[in-house]
Amino acid sequence: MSKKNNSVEVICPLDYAFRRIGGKYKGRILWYLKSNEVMRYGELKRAVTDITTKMLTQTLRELEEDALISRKVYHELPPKVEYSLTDEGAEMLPFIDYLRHWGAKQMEKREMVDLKC
Amino acid sequence: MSKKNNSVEVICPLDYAFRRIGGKYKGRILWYLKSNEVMRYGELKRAVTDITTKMLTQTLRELEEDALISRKVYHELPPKVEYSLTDEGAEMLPFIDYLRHWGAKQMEKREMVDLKC
DNA sequence: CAGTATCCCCCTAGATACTG
DNA sequence: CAGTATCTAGGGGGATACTG
Repeated sequence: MSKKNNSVEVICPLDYAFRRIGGKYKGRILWYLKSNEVMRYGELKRAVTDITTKMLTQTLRELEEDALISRKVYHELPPKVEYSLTDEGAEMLPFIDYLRHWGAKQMEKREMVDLKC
Repeated sequence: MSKKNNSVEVICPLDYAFRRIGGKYKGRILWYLKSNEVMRYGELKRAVTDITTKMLTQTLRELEEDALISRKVYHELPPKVEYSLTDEGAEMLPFIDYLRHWGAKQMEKREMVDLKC
């Protein structure tokens, strides 16, 4: 994130936006959070098929840094952490949703198996 | 493209869509094509700052394969090739635009220099 | 439960040279 | 003008083991 945001020069707003939500799992995470309002770490881990803990943590931190999601820690044992969309994150939903439909249409055209999200 | 589309298994429509328009330059190319209706290869090369011919060609081919742009070749000397949005490509514009605005807002918040697109 | 910490591979993208 | 063809580097992402 620091690299994406600082070291690598940003060309324009569109370029910036794509880098911020362009990770391999970001779209799906935002999407799952939409449907569930609030999700725990383990829940997300199960929802985002095949993601590793490393990538999940890393992606969640980037989304948090960009103020697209918020992270609430309950200091108890066992630990409990809840993730949810911020208002800004919710602003991305129309876009995400449109992409989903576009993707589904494309997959149908190409006769690919649609596993849904 | 063959790899992205075939070898690597697609998880869901959202995942698929992100791979298709998630390249480093795709958003900007679609955006420039919107403003100009039709653009020649060299024009695009100048518009998309710092892109190499290899990446430009590769990206244009992928967009064409996904039916987001069309490519018209004039068989004359010197060669002339024009690129334009398809109807399907044009369908992406509202969302590209949405992303641009979101990106601009974010950049302002972070006091980054906005070079426009 | 919710993460860290390493090690490592591969793929995207960049640099450079060449061509019908 | 509109591309190909190679070669290469960097970093995003994967696998695995460990922890407060």
